[in-house]
Order: sequence, then C-alpha cells, then structure tokens
Amino acid sequence: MARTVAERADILPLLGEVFREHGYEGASLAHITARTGLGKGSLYHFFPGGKEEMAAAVLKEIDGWFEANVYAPLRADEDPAAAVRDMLARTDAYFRSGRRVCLVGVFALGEVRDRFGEQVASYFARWREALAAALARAGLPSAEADDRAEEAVLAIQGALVLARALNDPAVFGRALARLGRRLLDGL
Amino acid sequence: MARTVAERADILPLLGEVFREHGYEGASLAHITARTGLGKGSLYHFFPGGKEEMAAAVLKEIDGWFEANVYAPLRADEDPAAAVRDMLARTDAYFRSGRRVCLVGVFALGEVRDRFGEQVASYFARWREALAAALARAGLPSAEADDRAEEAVLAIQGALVLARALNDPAVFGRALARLGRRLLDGL
DNA sequence: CGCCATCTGTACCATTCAGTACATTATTGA
DNA sequence: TCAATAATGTACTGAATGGTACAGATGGCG
Repeated sequence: MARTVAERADILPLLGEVFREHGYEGASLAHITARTGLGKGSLYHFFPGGKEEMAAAVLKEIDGWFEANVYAPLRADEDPAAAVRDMLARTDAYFRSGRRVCLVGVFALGEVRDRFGEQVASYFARWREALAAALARAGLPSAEADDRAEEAVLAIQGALVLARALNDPAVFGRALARLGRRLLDGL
Repeated sequence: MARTVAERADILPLLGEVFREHGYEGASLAHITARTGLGKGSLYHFFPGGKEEMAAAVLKEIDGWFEANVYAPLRADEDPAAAVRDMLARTDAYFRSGRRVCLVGVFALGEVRDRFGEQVASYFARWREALAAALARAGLPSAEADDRAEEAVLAIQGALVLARALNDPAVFGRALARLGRRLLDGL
C-alpha cells in the first residue's frame, strides 16, 4: 500500500494543530486521521499508546522547541536585555501574533491537566525561571526579577485567552509591547 | 416518582461546575446526571435544547452575576478607586483565590468558542469597558485607562491559567495584588 | 377526592468513540 | 531476486456519546 509519510516527527506539528484546535478530548481520531492523512493503522504504528502517546509526544516537541529557542537563550545570552527582547519576538512569532493558541495552556485548563500535569507545570515553571534568571543578571533584585517574570508568563497566556475570546489578535501584540516596556524598566 | 429539585435555577451552579471542570465537550451527560442528581428525563425537561442550552444558561447566569456584582459597580460607583478595589476583592472571591477556573476562559480556548462566541466576547469586552470607564473617571487619560483595563482583564485570565498549570493558587493572589498596586498608580 | 400539568426514571436509538486485528503492500538491504 | 521489516487500509469491537420516547409518578388546586 502507498507509503505516505517519511518520519514520525513530520506529523507532530499536524497533531499539535489538532490538539490546539479541539483540545485533548475533542481531538478525535477522525479529526486526526483527516488532518494528518494517516489511517488508523499508521497512527497506531507510530504511536502504539494511542492518543495519550500522541499528546505526550506533541508536548515533548513543544517543550523542546521552547527549551532551545526561548529558555536556553534566556539563561545563556551575554546580553540579558537583548535576550528578553528576543524572547518576546520569538513568542510573537510562535503564537502567530495572537492568532494561535497555546496548547499547554489549553491542556492546563482542561481535565487532562492531571494526566499531563508534570509536563504542563514544567513548561511554565521553566519559562518563569529562565526569564527571572535573565532579569536578575540584567541587574534586577531577585525578588523583583521573580515577580516580573511571573507577570510576563501569565500575561502571555492571558493575552492569548483574551485575543481568542474577543477574536482580536491585536490584544496579544499590545500585551507583548507592554511587556517589552515593563520587563526592563529601570535598567 | 420522587421530585428532587425545586427550581431550574438551582442546578445552574452545579452545571457550571461540571462545565468548568470538564469543558464543554468533556461534560458528558453521565457527568451531568451524576453531579446534579437529575436523570435525563428531568434534564431534558428543563433544557429541551440539551447540552447546548445548558451551557448557554450557565453562561447567561455567570454573565448576570458579573454584570450585577462587578461591571455595574465599576460603572456606577461614586468612588472609582474604591470600585476598583471592590472588583479585585470580588474577583478573588469568585475564583476562590485561584482555585477555581474561569468557565468563559475555558470556553474561549475550546472549540466551542464559535458556538458561544457572542457571549464569550461580550463577557470580556464589557469587563474591559467597565473597568476602563472607572479608571477614566478616576482621572486617567482615556488611552491609559483602556490600556490598564485590558492589562487587568488579561492578567486575571492568565493568572488563572498559570495557577492551575502550576497547581499553585498563590499565583492568582500575587497577580491581583500587582493589579491593586498598578491600576490606580499615579492617581 | 380527582384532575392535570409538571416532573422523572428507564428503555432505547443511531452515532461516534478509542482501540485491535490482520492481511496486504511497499521498501530496504543483502 | 528475495526475504524481512516497516508501513498501511479495512473491517471490526465494545463502550460511551447525546438525544428521544414514553409510561408512570407526583404535587398543587379545585
């Protein structure tokens, strides 16, 4: 029979889109087969654990992307202020300027929070910590750095919720602009 | 047969809890009957439109509560600064200091956003507008009032997401405290 | 008492769900 | 060329889904 897909990794972004749009419960195998173009046979060949393994793989991929493109630069960059600005730019790009929703946030609010609790918590905790570290290196007192970092992570999630609720992506852009002004204020 | 419930309105809070915890898709009739103690017969007697009518009724009830307890005071109170502080206190109480999630936010992120888009958008838009009006009356320039109001509404949602993701309700308390300081800053 | 609208449990329906089984096909490497 | 393995489509399962039908029960009112 026809061989359609080269790599398991190639379909992770597609899976991500389905979970993003429908949530874990709402992402039926029918949706998944339709979006990926793979039949159940292939799907269960790549993911013997079924939907749960698919979701876990997607979470892991997202986690890896943020680790490489956001958290690590925040921790390592020699110029913390530039790292913060880079973070905002990459965040804007990743979430398509507010047109895309955060899968981890969706999972956090859903009933699947329990199932993927560890991965969900780690994603946000590491974001907050990496940002706080950058702010501290930039010269902020530790407590103030922690406070601003938490505020930023939370604002990004809230902006995504509000942008989608109001069907107005510009909300997200304004929130990022606000963070750009405030995170490095007084430095 | 046993008559169990007095009023349709009595079960709306229970329905709200189910939708809050499981989302719209995940709130199966099995969950609903278990939580409310009502059989399908009664449920479909009170809500002939099924799940969709139940969710719409819950949204309407929440909307009414916020209109009466949050938006209207913000618009009407003679002391805008006090009204803002009241809003934060009532918000804290409503969301159980971060232990409870926002049903409207959950719906906004889910695929039901399209079905209840109007109610979802109106909930957030009116919150933002009422708060902006209060801040403007308190002496803030219109543009600054709008900006702070949007930031506040968004921060509340983001704090709920983060609190649940990290399983740490204190995140919500810190966010509200931050808003208390910042909303009325410079007045 | 007895009527009647309101309420409620139960059996049932078609559909969809995630997941399994397996035969069949393609691809690769020897 | 020819196995061995990787990939794939299809048919299927049992359970759960939302929703319907309806026969009763219940309570208030005359």
